[in-house]
Amino acid sequence: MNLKAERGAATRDRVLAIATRLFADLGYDGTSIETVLQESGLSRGALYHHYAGKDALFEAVLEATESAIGVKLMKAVRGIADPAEALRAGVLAWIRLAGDPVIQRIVLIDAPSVMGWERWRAMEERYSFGMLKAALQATGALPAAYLDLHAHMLLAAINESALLVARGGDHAAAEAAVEDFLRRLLRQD
Amino acid sequence: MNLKAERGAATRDRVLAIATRLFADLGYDGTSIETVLQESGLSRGALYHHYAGKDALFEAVLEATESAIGVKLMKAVRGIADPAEALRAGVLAWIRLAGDPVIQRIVLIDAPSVMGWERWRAMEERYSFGMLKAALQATGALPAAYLDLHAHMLLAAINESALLVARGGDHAAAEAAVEDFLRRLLRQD
DNA sequence: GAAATTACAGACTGACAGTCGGTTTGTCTA
DNA sequence: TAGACAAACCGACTGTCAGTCTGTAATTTC
Repeated sequence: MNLKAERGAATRDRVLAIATRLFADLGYDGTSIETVLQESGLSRGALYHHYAGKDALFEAVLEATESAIGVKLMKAVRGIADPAEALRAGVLAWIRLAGDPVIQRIVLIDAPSVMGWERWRAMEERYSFGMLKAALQATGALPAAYLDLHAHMLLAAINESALLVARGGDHAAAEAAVEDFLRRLLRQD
Repeated sequence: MNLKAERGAATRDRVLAIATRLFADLGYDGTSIETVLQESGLSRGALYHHYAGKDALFEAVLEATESAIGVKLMKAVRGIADPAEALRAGVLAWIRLAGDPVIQRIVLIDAPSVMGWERWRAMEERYSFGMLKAALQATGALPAAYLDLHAHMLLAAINESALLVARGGDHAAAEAAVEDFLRRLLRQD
């Protein structure tokens, strides 16, 4: 189990990279398996051997993308001791990342519709949402009863601003607005 | 031009009602034109005479749904003089409305993906988003520079909580959380 | 070296959205 | 009121696409 396993993994990676590009450019519906086949030079049988279907392929793409995002966010907040400051840095980093059309189209727009909201939510839990919730908790600015729901709402708000930015919105203004939003939410009265 | 026009309008309405139910139950992708045809007893030609395509049909369904939402929200805030109180009432009314699976699936989940985020945003502008922005402005609690972006973020946050509620979430807890979220955002420091 | 497993191949199927050349049925006008 | 016109409606047909099925070749395991 070496040469074969490696070849299989290489094929999966190749398909994944091509599918990621196509899903981001053309959307889930606009991307045909046919095109993936042509661009990868693979046969139908081979592709369906590695991925159970178009939705499974999309899910694999999403998983890989989320994972990459997680790594980048970790890097952005590493070494920041103050929880509130780390939260701020993480949020800004996420907005900047979400400028990437790949992330926009795949993670923010198509994923809930393609995978179903429930499964999308479950995956977010393991990545961006999980990180945000932990960061929010560390600041101690919110009562425990509201922590989970407020984390959800805040993430949705941040994602929305990320979508706005990349559609011709003013990048700097959006970042300032998000910072203000965050400040308002967490300040003590 | 009376009997004919009426018959045409009646047919469109019939198809719209059936399509609304199917899109809500099965999602955009899970709904086939074939099924709409069967349930309406219409022929392909007739349907394509009234609606240019599946996406046009979806858009018509969305438009009708948003319009109905707008009417209900207007009712909910009518007669409330205090802007902050009206905002609060409107937001709570929207969350309760968003418990409806029709609204969830069609307006919140499928629409951005099917219509494209840009056109979806443009439609929201004419309905729920437009109302929220006006209400926010009336409270005077936010600086003008942030009004638009904050309105976007707030609406996204509210929509998220609406989605959470209907997936087995605690209705009362979600409403309390949204109220707290709103209070935090608008309070003076 | 035989058996089992994995990677890959490609013809085929069924479902589906959308098209096109009709027919029917009201409406308007000369 | 006859006849032109247009809107409503019909259903066979087409092209595309996701997914299936029956293989074959290569590699690993026992």
